[in-house]
Amino acid sequence: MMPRRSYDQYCAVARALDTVGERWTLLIVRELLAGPRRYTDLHADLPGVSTDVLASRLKEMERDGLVTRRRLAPPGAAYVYELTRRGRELFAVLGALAEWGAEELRDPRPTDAVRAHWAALPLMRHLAALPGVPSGVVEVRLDEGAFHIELGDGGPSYADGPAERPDAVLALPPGALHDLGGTLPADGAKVTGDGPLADALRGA
Amino acid sequence: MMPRRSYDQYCAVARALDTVGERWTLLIVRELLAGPRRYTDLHADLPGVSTDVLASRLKEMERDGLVTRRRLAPPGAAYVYELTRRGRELFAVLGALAEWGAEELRDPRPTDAVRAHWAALPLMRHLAALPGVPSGVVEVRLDEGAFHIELGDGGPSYADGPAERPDAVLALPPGALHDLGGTLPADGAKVTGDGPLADALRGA
DNA sequence: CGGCATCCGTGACGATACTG
DNA sequence: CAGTATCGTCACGGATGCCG
Repeated sequence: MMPRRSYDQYCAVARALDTVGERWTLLIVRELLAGPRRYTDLHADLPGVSTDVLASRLKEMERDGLVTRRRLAPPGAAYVYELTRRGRELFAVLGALAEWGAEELRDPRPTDAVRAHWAALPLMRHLAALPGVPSGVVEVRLDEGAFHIELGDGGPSYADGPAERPDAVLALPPGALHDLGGTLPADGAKVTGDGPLADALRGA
Repeated sequence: MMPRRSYDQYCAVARALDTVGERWTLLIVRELLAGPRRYTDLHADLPGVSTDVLASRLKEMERDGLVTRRRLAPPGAAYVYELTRRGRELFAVLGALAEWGAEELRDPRPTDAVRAHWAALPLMRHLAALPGVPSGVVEVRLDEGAFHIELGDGGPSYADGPAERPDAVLALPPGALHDLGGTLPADGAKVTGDGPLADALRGA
């Protein structure tokens, strides 16, 4: 785990930053929290990263035990990158950062790139913190795209795109992305579904 | 809050990293969580940082509302840097990073710098997570130095050096620093004090 | 002496082009 | 599609100088 440039401090925070403190690393983890991703898809959802930096970060993360590189099954055989258990444990770090950074989302910039699933992390934390929310899959539909959140005992997770069989569908009006800085938007949100999860979302 | 180099992504994590993602920034926050610090003391407890980088980080952090620069009272009038409320809210981020990075402390490196108060963050989280621990001040004595932890309702905090009037003193044997990767060490630890906090520590 | 600012060498980063 | 190669630029780290 010795990076090229270490802080060389016997401190847990410094050690963590030795591994994930470099530019782009935590944003790659953010993308991979949505599930396995191919190189090109990662590059597409990380606007601004150059190809060589993305390649070298992935190699470092593989060496450090954060991701694994796996070949997909023959029909459409490609390489995908996937988080290891250790990599998934960064969820708490990403969650804390998202909560802290949500405040800065109040001023959108015209140069900002936007992806629907970037809202999943704050929304997930919000849903998981609600009292008495049952397990299940919530599909979230936004103007910019869709993603789905799985609330379960093994901790929540999310993935890009629509869900296969959602327990509830949360449809948000256009422009809603700019309002949900980590909070569940009440105005204009429509919840579909008839299970306990959908009821809980309607009650919130 | 627009740094020279922004990720330009409408994402809470990316926004947080725009502000605190650069090298040394979060370690400066770690130091200032121990209380107000002068420039020279910061430089001494951040081995490896160059003088110009420390100066420019402090300026950026002041511009971004993380720290304030204040002049001390005339006897020994110097400038100190102090976290704002927004800066202190990074405590959760540091805590999550410390918990994740504690695992890497199992292999100490001979080039590692060591400071006693770097152990405060993991130890604090551990103590605050114990069930039924009362409020109060714990002084922790190590071979490398001492610090004290204040457990209270407004969230825990720590500071360098001994406490003025500790409710409990936790004395750790030499070399204990390498064992407490976030856990309270039981072997050879001596708890002094007779209040409920000392009793709770003895029971843990 | 504390608190930086300046200069400089090295390495990381970003954009584009190119290859298996 | 999945990277590697090349190159200009900028950030970082170390040393030194300045100024109260």
